Amino acid sequence: MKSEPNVWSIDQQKKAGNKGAPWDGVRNYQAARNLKDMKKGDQCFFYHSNIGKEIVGIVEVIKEHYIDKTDQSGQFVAVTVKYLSKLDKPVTLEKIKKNKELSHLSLIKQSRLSVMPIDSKSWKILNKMGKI
DNA sequence: GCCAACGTTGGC
DNA sequence: GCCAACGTTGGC
Repeated sequence: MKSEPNVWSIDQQKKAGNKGAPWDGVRNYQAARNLKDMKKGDQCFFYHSNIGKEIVGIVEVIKEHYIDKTDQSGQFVAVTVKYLSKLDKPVTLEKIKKNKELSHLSLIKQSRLSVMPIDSKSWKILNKMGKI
């Protein structure tokens, strides 16, 4: 899940604590579909776009999709996520691009997509890359 | 700040 | 239903 840190950062997410915070504002159908696919308990990487351009932490879905209250049309959905952890070391887009095993990720192929799926193998690789 | 890559809108 | 024009995102 991608967010510009000057709008919503991992630190703000951390401050929201166990109650979590809505991941809203998504206005793209493909991203919305991905939100709908998320299940309670799913873990997601938190990526800082524009500033940093790196995966900074992990959040967990605590409430499955519902109508996004910030969307007047009522067409788009949000989920609620809570902070789980920060990576020891953020994994930069640059490093992700250098790893051939990660070249299939939507993060690279569709840079504009803000919510995207990830396979468990890539999940493990990226976790390893984020450890000191 | 620029621009590539998309996604959306609206005239036809 | 097509496609030109326009708007947005996000890397560079």
